[in-house]
Amino acid sequence: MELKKLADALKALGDPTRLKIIALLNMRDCCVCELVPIFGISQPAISKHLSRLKNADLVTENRKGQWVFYSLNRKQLHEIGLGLVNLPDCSAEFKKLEEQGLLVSCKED
Amino acid sequence: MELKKLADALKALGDPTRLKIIALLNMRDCCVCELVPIFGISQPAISKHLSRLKNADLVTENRKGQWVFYSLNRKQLHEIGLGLVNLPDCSAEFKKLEEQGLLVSCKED
DNA sequence: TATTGATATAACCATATGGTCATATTAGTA
DNA sequence: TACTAATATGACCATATGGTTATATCAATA
Repeated sequence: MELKKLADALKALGDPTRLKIIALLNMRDCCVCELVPIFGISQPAISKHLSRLKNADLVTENRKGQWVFYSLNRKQLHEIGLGLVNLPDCSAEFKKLEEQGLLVSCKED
Repeated sequence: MELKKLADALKALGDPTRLKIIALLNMRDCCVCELVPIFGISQPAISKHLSRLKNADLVTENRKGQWVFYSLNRKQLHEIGLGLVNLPDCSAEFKKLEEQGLLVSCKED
């Protein structure tokens, strides 16, 4: 990958919120309304972070009805040469979401 | 590594100038006056980029007389989980420096 | 000691970033 | 069709970023 594009991707990853989004997506696909309660920031803020990650080809989006699900673009992460082993475990966040009934996968059933 | 620190390191890498500095240091240690002519920017600008990389533990400095040589902190890069295979080859830059007699290693001899 | 070369720091400036709130858009549903 | 939920976009703001020039610091040397 060319240097400028590689730098852009790394800069997109170089924010605690976006990096945690990557860590979350590393466990399972998420939609915006699942991510919002995890972070203490507004829905538009999350939306813009996702947009930034999408522009850097780090995630892809997939609309399912009302919801837009985001997935990791593992191919791109591999091309950047970034391993995901170092990312923190996010089981606790998903557990909390489930307890609060905020997992969209529950609503879908 | 904790998320905030990992994000800081990635942000430090997320700039074309700093990333190229990393690529150059991946080939050999460099001092500031060698890096300046490679980039089209001022000496203080280079100095600040190096300071930024040092703060992120990505490089170490080592004074040798007048010169301060910077080296990659490969341990830190490994902890971040970033491979260096993707970085561009910089032989041309060093060759040009040598032709112009700007390599400090020449002056030292 | 005075001078020169290499590097770092300070003050400054234009632009980018990451958040806010308000609003537009899109899909499902009464 | 009207309403609601989910998402995206626009306008705005405070701070960070990446550059500049001028100057300070530090080491080598005449």
